[in-house]
Amino acid sequence: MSTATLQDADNTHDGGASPAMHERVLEAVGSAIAGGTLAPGSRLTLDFLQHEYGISRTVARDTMKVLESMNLVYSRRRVGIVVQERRLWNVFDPKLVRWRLASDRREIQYSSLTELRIAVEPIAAAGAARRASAAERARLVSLAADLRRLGEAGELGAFLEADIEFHRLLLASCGNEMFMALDGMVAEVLTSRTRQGLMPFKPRSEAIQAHEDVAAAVASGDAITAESAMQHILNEVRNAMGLH
Amino acid sequence: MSTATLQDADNTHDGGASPAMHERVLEAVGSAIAGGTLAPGSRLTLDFLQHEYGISRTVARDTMKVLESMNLVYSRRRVGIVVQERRLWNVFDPKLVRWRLASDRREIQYSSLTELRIAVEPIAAAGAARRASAAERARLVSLAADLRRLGEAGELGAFLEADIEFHRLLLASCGNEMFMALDGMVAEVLTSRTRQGLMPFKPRSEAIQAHEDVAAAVASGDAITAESAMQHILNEVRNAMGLH
DNA sequence: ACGTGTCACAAGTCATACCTTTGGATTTTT
DNA sequence: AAAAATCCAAAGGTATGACTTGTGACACGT
Repeated sequence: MSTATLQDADNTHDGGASPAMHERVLEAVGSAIAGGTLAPGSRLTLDFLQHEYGISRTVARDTMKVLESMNLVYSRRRVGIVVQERRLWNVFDPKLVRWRLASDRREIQYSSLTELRIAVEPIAAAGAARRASAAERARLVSLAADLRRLGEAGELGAFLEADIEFHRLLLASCGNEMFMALDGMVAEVLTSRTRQGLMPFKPRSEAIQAHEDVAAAVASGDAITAESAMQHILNEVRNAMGLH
Repeated sequence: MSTATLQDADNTHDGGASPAMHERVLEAVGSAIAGGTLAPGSRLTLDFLQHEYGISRTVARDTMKVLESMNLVYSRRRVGIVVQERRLWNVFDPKLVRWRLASDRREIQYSSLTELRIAVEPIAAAGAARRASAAERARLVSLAADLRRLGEAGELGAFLEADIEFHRLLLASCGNEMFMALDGMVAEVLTSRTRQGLMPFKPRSEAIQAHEDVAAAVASGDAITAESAMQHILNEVRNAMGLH
């Protein structure tokens, strides 16, 4: 009835279509905040969102509830929805990380993530040496061998893929749920290092050796060696960041 | 009119009151999932939530949207709202961490957090040595002195407080937003170690010395020393966890 | 200037209606 | 009997409109 008519008039009726209107709005507003277009202190209203994106109050609320749960905004009666100061954001939320990596301030996010990698991966290697399954240990050794082969053959694309899987598997097998949750972010950093040539990446034989050392130490359950070999891998990264 | 009557009948009308009905439901369902009462694969429906908690569809949806954004659940048409497998949870979301620490499975969460501390704090110390402000450096030195005084006087309560502030300040001044975001969790771990006597905690003079070493190294901008002194502090923790 | 009160604004909640998708049962076909 | 097509009802997704509640901001009186 009248409802349908209004919908047809307002929107393309189909409106959100498959990619869920709700998600499009979330992406738009979330990226705007993460990228700084909507600075902390900026104010929105549900009404504004409804008109801006042609959505209903329900969807506008859903979206804001998600942003609120990430601490990107808070909402107050009579005031509206206010962008939080950056300090309070849930910077570990994968959505937020993604938005920030897609923004023009991606460098800050990359260096935070890289430093996090430097911190976590050695301990993850030690954990894997203690707690990985037999299959995981074997797979790590096999991946290290792949890395040498691909690295020496200069197949950078395949090398990167194997490298990502190596680090991902390490995090997955270390037995710490929080470390495991970082796998996507580590993969992102590795990919961008290669893709953006941000850190010109030519597999050095020393790095390849270190990967083999990590794999061997994990395979033999030697946590101490696994940890220091992983630190050795990351020293390269530290140097590139100017942290050494 | 009729609406009001129904509200009055249904609920205490006041219903949600100050602590926001919405938040109560979020806490209830969130804790149930985090604590395992609602196992992965369990199914809910909006309708069930409405009746269970005497809330409207809007509030039920808001709640689920938040849980969905934490990846604790996903929702599918015709099926309902399904609890996700644990592997996919956003385990860095402070709300989830809180719920898990409040559940009877808190031990897993504590050991994950402790391992995270072990990984992050040395790098944070190095970062602070490079990037802390003059005020922060001075405050760290002063806190280390407090720690010695309080530790030697046996004032464990005040010691814990100063210890928390020491570690919190270190994370805050290291210049890495992601590390900063961990401050609440580190504080939680430190508190519980003392409170629960989980790790009988009597400030050993060696630990006190190490705190002073960290502060001094940060103050003088010596990142290498700051990092290894912090590792020294955490070795005690590693031993207690059986990781050495 | 300084409390005090009023008011309008915007979020919070609710009830309802309609749509869209889809898992599973039913039927048809091979 | 097995596989494919069809249909149906269940459940989330979205839209609306009404009402409640908290609260800045402005006006007012002292």
